[in-house]
Amino acid sequence: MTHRTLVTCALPYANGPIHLGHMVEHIQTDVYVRALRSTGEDVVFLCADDTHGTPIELNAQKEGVTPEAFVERWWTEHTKVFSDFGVSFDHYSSTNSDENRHFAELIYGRAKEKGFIEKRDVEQAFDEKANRFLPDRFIKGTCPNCKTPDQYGDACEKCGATYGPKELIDPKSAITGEPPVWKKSPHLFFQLAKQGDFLKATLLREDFMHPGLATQLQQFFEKGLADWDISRDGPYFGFAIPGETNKYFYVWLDAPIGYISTAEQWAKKSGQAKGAMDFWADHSDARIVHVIGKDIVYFHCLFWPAVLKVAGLKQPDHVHIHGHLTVNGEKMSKSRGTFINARPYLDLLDPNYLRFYYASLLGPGPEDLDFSLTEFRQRVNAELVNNLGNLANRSLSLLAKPELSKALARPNPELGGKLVEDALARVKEIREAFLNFDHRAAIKAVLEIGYSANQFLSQHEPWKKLKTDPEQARAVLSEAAEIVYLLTALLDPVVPRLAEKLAAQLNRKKLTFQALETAKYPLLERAAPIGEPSPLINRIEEETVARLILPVDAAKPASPKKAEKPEAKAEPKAPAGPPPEIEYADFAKVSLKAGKVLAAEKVPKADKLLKLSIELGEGAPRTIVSGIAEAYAPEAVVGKTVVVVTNLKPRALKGIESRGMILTAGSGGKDLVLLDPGPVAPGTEVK
RNA sequence: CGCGGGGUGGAGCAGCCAGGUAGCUCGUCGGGCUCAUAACCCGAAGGUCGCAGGUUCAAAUCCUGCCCCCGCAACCA
Repeated sequence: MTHRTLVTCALPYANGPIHLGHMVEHIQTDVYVRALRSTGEDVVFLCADDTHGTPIELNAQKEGVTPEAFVERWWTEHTKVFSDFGVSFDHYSSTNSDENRHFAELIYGRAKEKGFIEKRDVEQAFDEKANRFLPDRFIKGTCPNCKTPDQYGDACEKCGATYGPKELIDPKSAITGEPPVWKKSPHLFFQLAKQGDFLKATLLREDFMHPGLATQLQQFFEKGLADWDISRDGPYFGFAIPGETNKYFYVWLDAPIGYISTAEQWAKKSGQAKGAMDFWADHSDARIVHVIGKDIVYFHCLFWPAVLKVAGLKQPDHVHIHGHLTVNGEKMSKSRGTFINARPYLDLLDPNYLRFYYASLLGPGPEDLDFSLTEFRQRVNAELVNNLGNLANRSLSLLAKPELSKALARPNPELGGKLVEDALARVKEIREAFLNFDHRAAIKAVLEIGYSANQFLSQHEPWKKLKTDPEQARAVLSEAAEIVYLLTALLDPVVPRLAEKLAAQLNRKKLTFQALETAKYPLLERAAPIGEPSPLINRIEEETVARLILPVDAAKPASPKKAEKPEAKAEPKAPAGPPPEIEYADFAKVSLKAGKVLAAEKVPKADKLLKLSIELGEGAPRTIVSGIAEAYAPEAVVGKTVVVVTNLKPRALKGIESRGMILTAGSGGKDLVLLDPGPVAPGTEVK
């Protein structure tokens, strides 16, 4: 029996919508999986929603629903999006399942039995108002090392110092803003360091992961592997830890275990395996492949193998790491309007476009991948629609003319043998490129086959012979149809629905890499007629793509159904839709005045900040720190009259107290202009 | 010296690991064809491969130094 391959994508967090960044991973993995299946491999493709943790618990609470209901709703939306994109999961589960609880407890139990779990007291911040312990990320304060304000409780991101949240100066709860009190609580630690030698060996293992990134992980050994705190105090949405009171497994412990529990569910559902242990048992000969983004390498390449090893389970054979998505060359950003969710994309555009585009860019390494609107449209139109789609259409539609009546000619090796054999010679290279996640190399080779077939048609001009020598025309077109037929296999991993469509137009079954293993000219059995041809896929219109990215201040919502979508994000950041209406009273709360800039200087060690001294007719000028340094030099703003929000709560920026805010127009950074109220006296009210 | 990625014809990228005629898509110009989704085919122009050294018979590719850009992070109330 052939050995099995288990392929997983990272588990999306059930706290928000799927966006085009997620799709980079899920599409490339699907392409890989489909290529693998096409070779005849027995592949099981699994994924699940990651459902636990504090953010989900708090967001559910905010919406007044149970975490279970909250998570369920995202699951429904996530699965629909993936299925609409043609991602061919064999099973898509959730980490909030009985099976996952079972395996989390099992793995924890084994680790404990073997002495890998240590209990020790941790003094932790406790928010008395919210009546809960605060994760490090939910505490903010001033860095004890460099005095930078507003740092998280685990490390200063300015000076790189690491410390405990207790060392923060003037700490505050991010939930209630209250200063936390310090309480001791026993916590459970997984002793990662005990697995140091094993992990070093794992990182060096042939084909385990990208060697460059493995080298980076070695840094952790130099510092010494810290024990890993796997417990959290309640209230927490997750699994209670057996034998403990009010303790829950940390979400990062049970999330990867979701890979195992999903396999278990799949086995039960499909009957094609006895259980998860067909894959995960230590002696299993299944090949396990995880596909992840470069942000979670640490968890998958250190913690996860260590946990599996201790639990006596099989470790992943290969972790494929990919880069992130940028939009028009920059990181996806909500404020720039370039944060594109998957559902709005689907409302506008065919998923095949995105699948093709991603594949045409994806290289084997962890580089980022750019979604440029013009590149996207041009590339898809030129390569998928014009070259390949049009090739199929021009060949088949001529064959379907009355003169030829859809019948194919007998094979004519003299005529088409070279064309087809040359194309077949490249199949292996294409297959291997797909299997190595070098999808762009695969696409490039497929396109070259497309060019050669278009060239072939130009040379033989079958349309000229249609009337004079229909049999010759039929002969030429039948050879071109061979290439179209070949495309049903070569395009299948990337755009399976289009491959299906081509097959139907040919009135044949799709080819597979397995069938092509031994295939020779002619590929196409010539007796049966072809089916009904039609254009494979339409061009992308410029206006349509433009609608993907909305102007930030778009007055009109693009899709009216947006309202029904649950908006739930970890941070209370800018809402995706247009802002809600407000009462005049709300507006009236804002005090706006004209102010004159008396002095300006750059704030040291800050690229964007200017420290301004502004006259507002209040007797003494105010100090206001503003993020305009990229657009204005200090000397350029001195003497200018600007609009100031005067009753904004003072706030420290880079240690300077800023009392107010300057109004600007533009998207920020260099694209930003100061609002000028005109020649009015400082202190003049602006309404 | 924070971490990471990158500088290749007008734009976007491949080639670099395993040195040896600089390749692809878009764009531009000229031609052909008219079956097809204004598509397809042929040809042309356009590059000191960021800069400076070094190794070598030979460097986009290896080594050293420098410059610049982007992302992360941090400030953009």
